[in-house]
Amino acid sequence: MAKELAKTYDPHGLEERLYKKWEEKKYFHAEVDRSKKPFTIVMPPPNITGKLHMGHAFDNTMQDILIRFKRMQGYNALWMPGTDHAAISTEVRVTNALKEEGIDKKELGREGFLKRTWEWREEYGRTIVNQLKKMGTSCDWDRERFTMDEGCSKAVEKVFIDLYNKGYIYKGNRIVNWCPVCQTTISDAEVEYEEQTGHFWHLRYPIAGTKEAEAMLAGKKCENPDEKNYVVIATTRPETMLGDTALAVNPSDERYTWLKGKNVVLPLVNKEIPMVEDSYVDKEFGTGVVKITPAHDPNDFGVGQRHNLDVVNIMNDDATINEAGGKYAGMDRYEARKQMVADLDALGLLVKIEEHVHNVGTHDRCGCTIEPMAKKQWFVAMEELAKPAIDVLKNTRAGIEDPHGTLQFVPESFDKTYLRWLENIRDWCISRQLWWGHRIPAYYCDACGEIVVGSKAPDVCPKCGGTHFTQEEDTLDTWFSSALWPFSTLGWPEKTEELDYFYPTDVLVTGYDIIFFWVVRMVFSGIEHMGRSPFHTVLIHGLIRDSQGRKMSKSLGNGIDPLEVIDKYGADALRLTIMTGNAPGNDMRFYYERVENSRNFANKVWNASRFIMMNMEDVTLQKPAANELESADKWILSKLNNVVRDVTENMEKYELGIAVQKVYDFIWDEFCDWYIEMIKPRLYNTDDAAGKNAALYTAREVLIDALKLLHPYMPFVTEEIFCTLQDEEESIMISSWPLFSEGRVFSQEEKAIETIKEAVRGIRNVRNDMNVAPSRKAQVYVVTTDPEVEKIFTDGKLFFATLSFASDVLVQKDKSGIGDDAVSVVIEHATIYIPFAELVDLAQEKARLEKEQDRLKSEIQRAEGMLKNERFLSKAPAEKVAEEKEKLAKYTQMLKQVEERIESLS
RNA sequence: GGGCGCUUAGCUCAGCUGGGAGAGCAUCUGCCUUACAAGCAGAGGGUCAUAGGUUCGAGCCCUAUAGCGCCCACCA
Repeated sequence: MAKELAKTYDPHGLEERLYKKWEEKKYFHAEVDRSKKPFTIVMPPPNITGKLHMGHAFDNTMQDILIRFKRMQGYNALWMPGTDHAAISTEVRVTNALKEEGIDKKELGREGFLKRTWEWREEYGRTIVNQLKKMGTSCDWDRERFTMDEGCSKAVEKVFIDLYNKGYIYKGNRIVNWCPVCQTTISDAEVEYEEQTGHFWHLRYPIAGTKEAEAMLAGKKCENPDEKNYVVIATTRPETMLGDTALAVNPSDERYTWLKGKNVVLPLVNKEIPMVEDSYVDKEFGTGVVKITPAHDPNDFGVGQRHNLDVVNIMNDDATINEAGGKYAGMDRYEARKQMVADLDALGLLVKIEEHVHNVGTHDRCGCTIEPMAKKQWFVAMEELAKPAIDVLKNTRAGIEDPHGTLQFVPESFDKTYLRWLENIRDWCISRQLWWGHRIPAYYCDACGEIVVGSKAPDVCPKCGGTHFTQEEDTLDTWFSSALWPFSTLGWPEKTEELDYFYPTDVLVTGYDIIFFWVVRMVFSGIEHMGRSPFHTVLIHGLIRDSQGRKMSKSLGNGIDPLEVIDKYGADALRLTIMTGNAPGNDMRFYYERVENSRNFANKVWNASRFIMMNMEDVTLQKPAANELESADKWILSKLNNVVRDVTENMEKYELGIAVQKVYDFIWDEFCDWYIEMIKPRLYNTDDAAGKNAALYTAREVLIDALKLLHPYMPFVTEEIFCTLQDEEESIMISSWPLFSEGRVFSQEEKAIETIKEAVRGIRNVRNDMNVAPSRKAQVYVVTTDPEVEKIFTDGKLFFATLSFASDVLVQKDKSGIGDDAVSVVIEHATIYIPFAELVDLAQEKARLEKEQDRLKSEIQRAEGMLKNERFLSKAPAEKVAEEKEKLAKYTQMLKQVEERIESLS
């Protein structure tokens, strides 16, 4: 006696119950097992500050589908989960929480702050994990890691020390992106450029030694100034002139040859600065003269290095002007700008102000305008490290073996994004002025300032013999630790079994927005420290947008909470929705209507299964003998076989959306709408136990395989049905993936059923046209002289009758016994008659047939046209030509039947 | 300025290696047919952005154009 399914599909309760069971049974857990092939995915670690959003849902659904698929295929599948400490994000959040308690972070001190942050992490850092579980993710939670746990921290420390010893990490004074609000450096990747309309101030700098310069130095406006004694520059940021240490022109700019070797006097600061020549200057832009501020502009910094210019930093960390700014010291950068422009105007040095559109760098977290500043920071020299990461992808694409493994992006177009970034890479600023993070393992000798890098402070300074050291205050960029994630989570730097067995991992799944931040850095880190690319495939997905195509964002308030969707429709429905109707790498819009459709599909599967189970009550199924299977059974087995092959192929090519669409169509259209309807007469016939057995056995077998194909996408509903159907505790998630089987290829039966379907569709059509209620049955005559077709309809009589609303089906060789008051449907090699007597309007019937006649004629014309084309015959593949010939014969034959019928009506 | 992508039914989108255009939703018609009205059976609706080209054959490949979007970039 089989267990029963509830009448309506309801994901509530069911999903939680099954997830708990899976966890308890340790189905998610993978152990090293050399007898099996590993398949590994590392989860992009969500931030501990995070709350599940659609991006996570997308990301993790894809990973779960791949992992479940591979697990069922017999791989030792490991999905490595964990969380990221999210340096800035967490620090800001905890700082604000403290603020609300009236506590200042600085008063609390580093130790106190870190203690609070760990506590905070314990309390809130689990939210995201619990939410991920609601999605059905089959991660190995026993192996869950955190970027700041002991092992990961060790890996970070070792990598830092190794890279330093190899000369890749250095401390240098360079331009960094400074966030005045967060009061820390950020990397180039964290800067977002925003187009803003600003101003272009044209300013006069007087040449040294002229009366114009004298006047200015005296703080006066020059009387009758000579324009030739001024150099006019254009700038978008006048306040930075406080740090100007030169003016530059292009060496080939003849307009300014006469200035060569001269000095100008820097207004407001009143010091002489030189004119230099540098090809960086664009002659066409502005006035062709550029003020050079090495401390506050990356390009100017380069010019400064080439010409040995001083670097004058004019700002404090909060972007107020520092003491180098004289009377402007203490002012905010924008306030100073206003004041300075006014002062310049008073001195007669302001030529004009133009409107100017330019890109302004902002911090992607707080939105504040970034201040480029020269600062002493830690950097990773990227050029050498980037090379093998570029090669591994290029070699993979070229089919050349690479010592570091293989690497491909899916879809392929993201190769370019990856390569462009690596090929134009700049050194990576890794130090952050934060407390929450991995503290840099560098120590300064208190006596001489010597830097010693190591896991702990040395006993003696190698330079001066000093014995007191202070550790670097700065911490590392969050991505420095995430870059090591594929191997630090497997135990590196220890030589663990796991590392040996599961590394390199297989697929990395992530959004295209994270390629620069993370993927690039993992690849070069994996190659540098492990000698192998950390994965062979990067599967990229797009963004989920709202129904209007807008990015989901907090400020717009248009975000859709995946948890709400799950509450309402279930995780299965959400998962299916996310995976369909979207090409890889493309963004998708989110509609509740689509979730509803997914839920409806779950309900469909549910009810079809329920129907089969209802019929299984009080029956002991037995494997039917080959000759007990009807054509319908063989047809559905054959169809299933094809779907198994196609779906597996698609999934192996990461075409997850296409794969699930095929499963969906198979279950809904072929299995539910046709096959189940076809077997109903056998199921209800109590006189034919063998027939019922064959039908039910086949239905159950097909259903089970279909559920397996669907399981990676909709794990819960498939598990519930599978277990109920099997009446045992075994789980579908550890069952084996269906295989294509030669024994299930039945081409003849496929063709036979297609013939019957064509007839059924024709009959339904005329009945619909004539508005005949299904309850009104009629006799159906199949007239054919083709013995094969005769057999098809004789064999399938029982279900053909049901599907075509027939009171009786008569298969015969001629029209004897059929009156003219019948409607007719022409299919290949057969004409079907339904005598409806009083319902039939012969004129209407004739018109309908004439329409069909026209259609067939045009089909014939088309096929004939192709077959008359010499070049088609000689160049097209033989099978295409044969196909056209077949069609021509078919339509010609059908046309004949239609014309005979029209003739008989006249 | 460079790179990438998109333009297919009223709407949102699929269409994998070129071989007679699909789905969901919406619209219309008829059905409570003993698994499912979260359903069933049907119907209407498309010069696949435009212009050329390659090919026996193009939504798909090539070139150009237009519109939209995204990413990158130092034009002060």
